[in-house]
Amino acid sequence: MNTAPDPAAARHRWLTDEEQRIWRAYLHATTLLEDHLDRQLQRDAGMPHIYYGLLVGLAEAPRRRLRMTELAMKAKITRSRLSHAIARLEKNGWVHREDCPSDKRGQFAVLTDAGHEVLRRTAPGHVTAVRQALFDRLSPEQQKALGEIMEIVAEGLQPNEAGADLPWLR
Amino acid sequence: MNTAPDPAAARHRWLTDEEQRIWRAYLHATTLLEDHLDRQLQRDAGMPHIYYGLLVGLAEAPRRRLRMTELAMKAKITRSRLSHAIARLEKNGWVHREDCPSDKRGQFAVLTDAGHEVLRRTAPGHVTAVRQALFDRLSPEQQKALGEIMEIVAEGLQPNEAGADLPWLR
DNA sequence: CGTGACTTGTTCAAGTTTCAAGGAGCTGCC
DNA sequence: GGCAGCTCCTTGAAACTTGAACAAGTCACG
Repeated sequence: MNTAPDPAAARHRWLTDEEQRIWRAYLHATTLLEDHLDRQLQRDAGMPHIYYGLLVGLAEAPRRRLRMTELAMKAKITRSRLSHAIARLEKNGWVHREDCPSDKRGQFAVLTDAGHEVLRRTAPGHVTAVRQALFDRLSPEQQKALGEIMEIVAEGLQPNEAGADLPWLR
Repeated sequence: MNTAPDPAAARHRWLTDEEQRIWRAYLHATTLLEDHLDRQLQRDAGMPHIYYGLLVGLAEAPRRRLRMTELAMKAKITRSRLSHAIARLEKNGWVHREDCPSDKRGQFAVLTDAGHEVLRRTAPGHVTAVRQALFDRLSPEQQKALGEIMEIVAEGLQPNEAGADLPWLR
């Protein structure tokens, strides 16, 4: 179950007003930004943000291909979700699957030329959107701080961390 | 393949390596955190994070009720999405709808006692999860910086901002 | 009053994500 | 070899989200 009787920690310490303010700002900003980028990419590239990220992941990989599990890990999504997503991208002609010769269970997702072309065409607009929403509004110090903070948070939730769950292994 | 001070590409300035690192850390951390909290609440409270946020929104409102549009704005979601969500929460018995006497088009979403009870029971665990994932890992300075950064970003995407889109008015 | 523009909330259909289950291949061990 | 236990990926159904379209109510203004 959940938080079993654990005498050690101050289990039920509430958030202070200040913490609450920060937490709400976080939720507020992240949902707005995600919505914003999702809409931007849906409009300009015909796919949600996460799908775009998959194409980027493939574009960066050697020979523009990655095993399904690797891509899932890179994108931090479950393999199930990836399976559906690649099916859709395949239908769009932006990705195709290829059998792995060395492991017959394995599949490669491979970025097609059409997929690469979509990226080439839409990446500038996307970068601009990110820049306008985020980097253009923050001082260099704030950018640096943001990077550090996010690295800490990510590290703490890293799946190989003790007690963390393993979304893509389920 | 990114930081080319290419005059032709100057129109859409690429992200520098450092910016890219920050941006990836951001994406990485926010998706992990969202997944983590979604899973925590699904497990302990039987609903996704956003639905939980709706109950919290109602609990904070006078008389534990809010007009649909107000609640949608508060939660930063479309009215359509809210309509579905409230239908589900109503099925759970945690919310019920009430007609607005002064505007016959209007509906109030009202938190029921059962809904309040769910919050009472699950809030501590949720707060703990947020604390462990976020606040416990950041220095006071980092917390402060995070709050400021997120406020700036949110403000920039605020729907009443010029040129921004209005998700909940669509 | 009455008419047109707008608001409120819902609904429908299409798309996406999750969860549980399962087929198939790999691996180690007897 | 044979078999248990694992990994890789997919599937199908249910839950959730989206965007467009809609009925009903309100409002401003002639």
